[in-house]
Amino acid sequence: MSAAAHPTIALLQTSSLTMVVQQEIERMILSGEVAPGAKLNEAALALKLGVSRGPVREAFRMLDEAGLVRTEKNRGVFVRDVPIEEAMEIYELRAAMEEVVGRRLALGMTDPQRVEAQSLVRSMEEAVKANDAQRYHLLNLQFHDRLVEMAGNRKLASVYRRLVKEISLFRRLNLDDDKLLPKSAAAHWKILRAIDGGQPDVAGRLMFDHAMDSKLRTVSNDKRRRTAAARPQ
Amino acid sequence: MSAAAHPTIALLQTSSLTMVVQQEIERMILSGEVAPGAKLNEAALALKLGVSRGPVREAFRMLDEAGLVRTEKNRGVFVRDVPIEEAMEIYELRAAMEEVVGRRLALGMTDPQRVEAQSLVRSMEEAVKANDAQRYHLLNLQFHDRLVEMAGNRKLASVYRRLVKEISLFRRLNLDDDKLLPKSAAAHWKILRAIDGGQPDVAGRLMFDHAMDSKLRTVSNDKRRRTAAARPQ
DNA sequence: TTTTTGTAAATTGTTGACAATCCTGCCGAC
DNA sequence: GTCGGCAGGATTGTCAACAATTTACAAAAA
Repeated sequence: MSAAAHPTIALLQTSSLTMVVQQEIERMILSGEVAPGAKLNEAALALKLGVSRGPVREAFRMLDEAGLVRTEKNRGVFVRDVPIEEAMEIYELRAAMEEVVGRRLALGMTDPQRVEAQSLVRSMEEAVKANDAQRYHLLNLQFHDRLVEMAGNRKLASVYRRLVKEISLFRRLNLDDDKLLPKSAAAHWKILRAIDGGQPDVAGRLMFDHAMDSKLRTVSNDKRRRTAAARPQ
Repeated sequence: MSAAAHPTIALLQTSSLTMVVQQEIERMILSGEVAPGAKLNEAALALKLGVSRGPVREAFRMLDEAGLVRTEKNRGVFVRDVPIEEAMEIYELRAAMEEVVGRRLALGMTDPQRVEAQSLVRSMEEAVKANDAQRYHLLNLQFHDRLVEMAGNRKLASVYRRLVKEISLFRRLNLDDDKLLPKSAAAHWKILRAIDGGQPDVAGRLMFDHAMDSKLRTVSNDKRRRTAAARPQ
């Protein structure tokens, strides 16, 4: 009753309708298929997914607790639109967590981990050369996610991932102006060098600063966008 | 439609049966009324609370996402029994967060906040004098919770509170042997002094060390308990 | 005795229906 | 013309019943 007897059996054992619905709605939200602030209609979703309203409601409760949607009694659930103030808070918390990650990695990283991290940075350099912003963005997310995971604290990793998901709901983020490729390959190499050199404080500070950079980039993007919206022409 | 018009109205607006049920089950879990590992029966709970199974199931999904219960398909939901490895991870993550809190507070704490913190430490000293371990424990939780809140990052505070709730599900914690009063009043005063003195690094390190102390205490308690259980006499 | 197998009871998963609330558009009063 | 109220429809909150799965237990076989 333990090991994966058969893929189909394992699937049936773990996935209830609620779980599948939850994952599907989460995918829709994180992919931007439904925008922050948009209303999620229970009956419509149930119909679309071919289930009744019960599993949809249970999935809503999960997504609410995860911070991806917001529920208003008797009014419905809405994709959460993270305000700028909260986004800033998340950036700062994430930076603090990345600092911890840098410190811990500098105290001991295995060779395979080192190879993987370097390979990711190289892939990012290639994406920059190819001017592929989308690919760069995904690789960057993966790079940081892998580093966090390599730090060896699963609870830290799960909290970190939760924060990353939430921050992607900061509406003004994913629209168009992070299309410009930030050239942070240098920063990434510096971080890896500090980790390799066994310098916890340096690695931690570099990762903290690197994370705070993206906070600053986000806030200035937002400011620019606001002023642009203020005077249409 | 915004400010608290009337307490009763505000209550009716926010609380659906699901919310009330969720809070009640959470209370039962955190108070230890139901032990970690115990099974939560849908129908029985619904009957006890005077609702149908629907709201209970929705509350279960919330508590699952919050990490307070664990759901096994077709078998039911159980109060989560946090294993020692995960408890250690939570302690370390919490320590890192408290370090951040110490640093931020040292950069600027208001006078009322200072007064409140000092007053809490004094109350803890009184509880020690009165040999009131339960009261000391509550005050200690409150002291740290207030400091975290004073740091001014609400996301950090909410993550911190989530961790504190989870760690209370480490079964071997709340049984009997944290009855002995740790005399950490000195450490608390030192922390407040460093904060008052505007020494971010010192305050951060003190809070980190203080948090890691409770981790060490927990792990040694656990080890002692295990060996005691190994040979009954 | 031990193991296995089959059946009944208990429990969870899912659904559809009903009740309560909210939103929309219309109408009349001012 | 605007404001306030008043149906009617749409949507959410809650419930009870049905289906599927698991658990408990007893009988039969080894």
